Amino acid sequence: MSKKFYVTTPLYYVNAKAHIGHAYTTVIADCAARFARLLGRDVFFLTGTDEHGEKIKKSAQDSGKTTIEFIDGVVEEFKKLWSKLNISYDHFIRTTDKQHCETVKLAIKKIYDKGDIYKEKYQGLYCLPCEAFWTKEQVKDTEGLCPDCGRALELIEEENYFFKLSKYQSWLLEHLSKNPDFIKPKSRFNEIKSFLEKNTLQDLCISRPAKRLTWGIEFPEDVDFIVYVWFDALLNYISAPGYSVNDMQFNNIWPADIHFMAKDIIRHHAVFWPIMLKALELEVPKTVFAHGWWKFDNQKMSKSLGNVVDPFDVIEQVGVDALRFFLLREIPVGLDGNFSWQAIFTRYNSDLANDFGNLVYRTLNMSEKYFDGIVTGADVPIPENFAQVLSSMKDKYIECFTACEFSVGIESVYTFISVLNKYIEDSKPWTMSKEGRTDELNNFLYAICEGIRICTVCLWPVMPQTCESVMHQLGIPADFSVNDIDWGIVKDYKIQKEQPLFPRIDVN
RNA sequence: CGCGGGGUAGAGCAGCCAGGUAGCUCGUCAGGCUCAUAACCUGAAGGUCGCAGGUUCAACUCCUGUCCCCGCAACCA
Repeated sequence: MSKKFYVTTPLYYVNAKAHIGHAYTTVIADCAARFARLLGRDVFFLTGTDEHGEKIKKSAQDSGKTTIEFIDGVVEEFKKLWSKLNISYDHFIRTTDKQHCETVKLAIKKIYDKGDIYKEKYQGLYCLPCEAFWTKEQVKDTEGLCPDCGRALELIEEENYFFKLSKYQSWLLEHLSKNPDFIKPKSRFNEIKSFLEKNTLQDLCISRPAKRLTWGIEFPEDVDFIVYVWFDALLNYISAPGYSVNDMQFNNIWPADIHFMAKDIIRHHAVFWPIMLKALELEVPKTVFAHGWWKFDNQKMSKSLGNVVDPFDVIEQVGVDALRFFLLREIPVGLDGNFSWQAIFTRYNSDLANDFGNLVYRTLNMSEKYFDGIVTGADVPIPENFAQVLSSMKDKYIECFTACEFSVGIESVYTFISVLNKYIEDSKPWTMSKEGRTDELNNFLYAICEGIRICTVCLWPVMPQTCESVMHQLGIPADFSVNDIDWGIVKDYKIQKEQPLFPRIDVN
């Protein structure tokens, strides 16, 4: 029986269209999902959209549409992008899905009955337009104005429901100490750990009065309140696999193996979410993985600066797989990266067009030119300089991809690609051809084809479309398994060369 | 003295945890090759590893101090 693998992206808030950051998280998750499939694991890959909250209602009004019309439009755009990027999700959840709403109500009721949710009056500084409470600490530097929009705050008093985070603080700390891989990368683990050690958790306000917030899930048995969006959204991770609806499926899938998200929402996933699960008496996810942010030309991307990168633009320029490759190769997951057109063109030309694309093209070209595309390898032994490189590459690749260190993992594949290019140079196949050393030439080409095939299998989670095309051009089935990362798996190649995979882009 | 991350060739990074010829990618320069997408291969130039002390036979690597940059600082999804 194959081991299951449950991977998620956050649910994207649909008050605006997708930008490069959304694409990044999703591509990371897709790469992890595809790698897990490569290992033969039974994958459930979840993504979706977070659709509640007054902000969305307002965005809809601004655009002159009804709320649901507006949301449907944005969701359509997200799905279009994922389809374009070859995102292989198994399920797309929307927080407006009926089943999800039912699950949220049920979960709240369960926690309430247990005594971990209570109702209380409190007062605080509130910004009406932003619909947010601010602490005195937060407005210290803004002279009492809203840190977000700069407008005046009001001191208001109201009643709300609270979730007892504080009750589980010591449990969570203990969980961290027993599970060093619970939060990754390590720097985030330390950040959350010291946060938990040095602060007392305040109970989380999980409702909004219905008179103020209408677009959301009603509180069970109290229609005067709406569930706060975060509490609603996080529960998607259990509602999608069927919590309380399809126990058999749910028990097969839960707990999540890995939740991916950007670093700004690590606290919700590494503190609130596990405590919610604990209160529900469910297992917590195995790993919560926070990645960094992309800057543009070393500046923060923001709408006000007008420098937000649209993934569709990038795809237009360099293609889907080059974007996926760039996002995964350019920076180690976890650190911030810098997006610039120069950086992506450089990556494209040197890594994709020159090193990999050209390697494939020159090899296929020789195969057709010298043997009409028929290359056989019944008893061809592995060249001695390949054996060592292949085995260390394979180990490193699997180790890195398992740990979601895609950047270093891709680098290790490139050490092999580089060896292949060098091998062509050293073997001088054009001389073999001139001197009529046919068998030698065939064996040489077979070796290069095997090398390309192996690299292609490794790169499939990163660039699925391109790698499928390479397999097709090699005349072999586009099946991908970790077992294929070995010498001599394919015996015969029937080459059908197509256009270069990545035509060079002239930047000037 | 709130917490954390970082300052290494023109650019971007690795190395530091387990001290001992400073490495990678891009760029630059020179050469080679021609199957190939002006691609590929070889070689060279270029760094007193933020600064100042200390430990040591020996420090980018450990310790102390100091300067600078960047996150986080609780409900912003």
